[in-house]
Amino acid sequence: MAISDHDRLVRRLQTIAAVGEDERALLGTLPLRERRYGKGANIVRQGDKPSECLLILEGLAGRYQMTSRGRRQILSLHFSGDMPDLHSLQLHTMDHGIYALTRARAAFIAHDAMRALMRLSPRLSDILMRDVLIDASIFRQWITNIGQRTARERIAHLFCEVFVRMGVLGLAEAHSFRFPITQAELGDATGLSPVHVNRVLQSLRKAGLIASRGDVHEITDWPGLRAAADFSDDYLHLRSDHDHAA
Amino acid sequence: MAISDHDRLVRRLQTIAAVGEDERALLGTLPLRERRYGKGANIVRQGDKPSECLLILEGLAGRYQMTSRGRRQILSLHFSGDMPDLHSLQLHTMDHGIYALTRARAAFIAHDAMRALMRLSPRLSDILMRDVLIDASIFRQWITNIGQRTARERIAHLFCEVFVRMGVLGLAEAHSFRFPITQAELGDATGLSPVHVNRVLQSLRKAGLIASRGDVHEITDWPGLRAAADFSDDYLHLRSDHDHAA
DNA sequence: CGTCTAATTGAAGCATCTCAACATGCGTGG
DNA sequence: CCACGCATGTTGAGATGCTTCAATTAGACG
Repeated sequence: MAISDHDRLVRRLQTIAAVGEDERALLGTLPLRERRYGKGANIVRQGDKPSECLLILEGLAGRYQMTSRGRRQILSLHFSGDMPDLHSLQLHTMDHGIYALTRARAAFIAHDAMRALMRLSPRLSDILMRDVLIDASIFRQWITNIGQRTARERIAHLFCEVFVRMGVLGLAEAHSFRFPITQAELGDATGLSPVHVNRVLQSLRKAGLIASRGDVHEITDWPGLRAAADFSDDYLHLRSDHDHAA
Repeated sequence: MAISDHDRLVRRLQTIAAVGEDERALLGTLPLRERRYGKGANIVRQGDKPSECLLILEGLAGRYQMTSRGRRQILSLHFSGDMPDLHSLQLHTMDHGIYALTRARAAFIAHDAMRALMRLSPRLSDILMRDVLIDASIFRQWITNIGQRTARERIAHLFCEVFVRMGVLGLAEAHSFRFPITQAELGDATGLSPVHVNRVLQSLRKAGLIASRGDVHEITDWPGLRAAADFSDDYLHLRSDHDHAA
């Protein structure tokens, strides 16, 4: 039984808060304007003034910023159910772009519809606020990751984050997940050169922490990878019943 | 005529949105529980579960995260009128700490009071939401700063940001500002060693971009500093009438 | 004045980058 | 189905930006 587009959003919000039947029904009424993107395509451009919010349905998307020196920083990664630009509800000009790292399907939701929803349901309003705040928490962790950790720790940390986030969405297996990202993009996300990313990945493989066959990455030693990454999932602020350990 | 504590908050919010008389009056009713902090004191600890929001009244405060390897990353800097943990309204456990970089005065506002305020005034609710989103925008810029820019660019960028943010608050002169931060802290904020910060500052001085007498930093070549930093204030999302250029 | 913190300088080491070549795999068109 | 071409991954070698360690100087404060 295929999951509906609205359910992707509900499933995602369920990972951070309890979504009741009322809210679920309300979310179900949101009008979605669907679009498809090829690998590498821009979904929202830096400088745009969107009048709609974005909902990722399928594929992998990322926020990024370009430096005037032509360097690219990937700011975050987004999966099915993520709404990466609730920002645009209050900030009118995009200070970053959003693009498809893989072929992707996305939906747009008019700002007016979102605002109406939030007026109707203070509870949903809170949940979306919580989502925005968790987003910010992830940014903070990325700052620490890039600012204070070694290349090896950074890459390991990114793998931990993606594994956990995909896991709670049901997009990962017990010990492996499909994560189609190039080494150059890993570099753009961690502030490293692609060459060095390559060497670090080899070192993580040699240490028996991960193993990769194409886009599918197997985590062969989860405690080891967590330790190598200095990873704790606190900053993801998941609902405690998703928090396996706890 | 001294500025009142409530007015500090109003002045701060005025930099990002128009605050009407009604909202101003409402904000004026917020009960503030004042506290003072010595240099280096913790204001909120990582792991805390606050039941109040924080309002910085005087001095310089910073958010930070510690790595298990004992390294510290400063995540953001905060001035008079900033509310650095609106987060705690929705995220119950602090994923980072907040401390006083200088002697500081702060106020606590009960979550209940904040929530009541937001219920009474959707407009204020929006403004606070906007504030949180701008916070996140600044985090994004810091990721790019640390991830993609050279040491020189990073330091210059930080100076530009602080100068502009203090400027719109009326805390800076035309070409200079008081910014009491140690070189070690600049390093923690930019992911650099204190020794290298020192050398970079010297290079910026030698290039005639800045000059420093103690805590007071003079910007001797603003266009030059902006260029050296690859700085644009777009990401601060200031009200356009503060946006001199526009 | 003496003490403590912060700033400065020097020198050596290393993590990571850049450049450049080569290998591999995959999609596409002939 | 093969051959080609392009994107991605891999490897080597040299360069460098930044770190670390250690010592010295300069300021601030009681």
